[in-house]
Amino acid sequence: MKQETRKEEIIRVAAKLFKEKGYSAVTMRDLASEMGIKAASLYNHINSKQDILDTIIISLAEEFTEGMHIIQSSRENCIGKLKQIIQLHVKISSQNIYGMASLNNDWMHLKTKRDYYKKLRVDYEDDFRGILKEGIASGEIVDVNPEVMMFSILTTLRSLYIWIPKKEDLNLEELSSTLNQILIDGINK
Amino acid sequence: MKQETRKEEIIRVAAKLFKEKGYSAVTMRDLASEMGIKAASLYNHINSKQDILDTIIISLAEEFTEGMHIIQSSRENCIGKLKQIIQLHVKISSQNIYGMASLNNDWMHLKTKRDYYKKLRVDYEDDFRGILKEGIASGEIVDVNPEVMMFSILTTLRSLYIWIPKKEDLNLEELSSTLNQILIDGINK
DNA sequence: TTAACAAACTAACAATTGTTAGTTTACATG
DNA sequence: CATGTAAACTAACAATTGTTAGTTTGTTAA
Repeated sequence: MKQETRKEEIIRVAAKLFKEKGYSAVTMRDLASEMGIKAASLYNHINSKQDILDTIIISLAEEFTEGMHIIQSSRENCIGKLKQIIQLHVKISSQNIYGMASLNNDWMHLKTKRDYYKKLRVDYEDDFRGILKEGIASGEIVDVNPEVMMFSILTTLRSLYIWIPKKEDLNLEELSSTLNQILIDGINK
Repeated sequence: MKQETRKEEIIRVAAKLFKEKGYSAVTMRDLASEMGIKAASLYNHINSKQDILDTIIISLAEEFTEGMHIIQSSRENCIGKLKQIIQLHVKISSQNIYGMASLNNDWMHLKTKRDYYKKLRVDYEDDFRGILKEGIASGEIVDVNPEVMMFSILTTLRSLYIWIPKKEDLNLEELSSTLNQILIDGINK
């Protein structure tokens, strides 16, 4: 079990505050106070407020990109790949509840890394859409506007971080399979 | 066609900026500059920055509450009510693309009206969940955790404001019926 | 004991924040 | 012309912002 460095601890606490109030509304004094130190002391460990946000968002975005590449190169059919995507989101979101908030809501406050982030996101969505189109072509999934299909599934998955903490009783395997059922088979009987 | 007052114009422009950068990151000078005037001049029309946010969020939240009450008192069955809810979200979101961003992302910056907003939201979710539970009981919809079902549908609907502007070609009737199909019947063939 | 280093501190900075006070301008109504 | 009003302006404020410089403290290694 690797020890958490002081820098990692600051980033973790920052992510928690960013989730509660958003990046812009969190001051370095807020963050320092939560750490039990003075604001200036933070700079022994981190370079800037901006750097904290960059780290939180980019590391998560790259994790999703990596997961998508693995799924794409798997030999599953389309529905199988979708189920793997759902699992990927459940896994990453549950392990990074706080960071997911920044990824969703504060990416526009990136500066030098903003274009890189956007490329990762666009590529991810292209891959996702590609899987859906393949499924339509092969007759695996229903022939409906793939854009709306992707939107519907992806926004649900991207918002998982809001709901997961509320349901500590619900285990993650169960959540994944319930989401599979709802997102893929619908709710109609 | 009622003329837009200067105050309404400021609120509309503010909502647009809030969508781009979030409430906290938008300064009164940003807003004034977008209006083509000086920051101090804004105060001839509005009371405070906080007031602008209150107005944007509460008016939208009340609009959703009102819509839900009408749907609940209708004589539709459960699936019919769900379709009406989808229509409600498509309608309000398309008419208030900017405001919806504040409703989703900046409600935590409400002060005196925060508890009132939270009550509206909790009540709305209770009503929504009630419709789902009724549908499960009557055998209309599949017997799956209603919490996850609501989460899935509601987050998709709440995020509509992100996607609607990108697809100007897609008309709203069509979007509603595509969403009906995807959210209710799923994507599996 | 001494040297090195991690990690805290105090004090201060220049810039930016929301907001107020008081004034000016332009136009419509009597 | 005189008056009232809507809507802009300039100037300034006290508070807060992210950050830097320089210093102190406590622990570890030689």
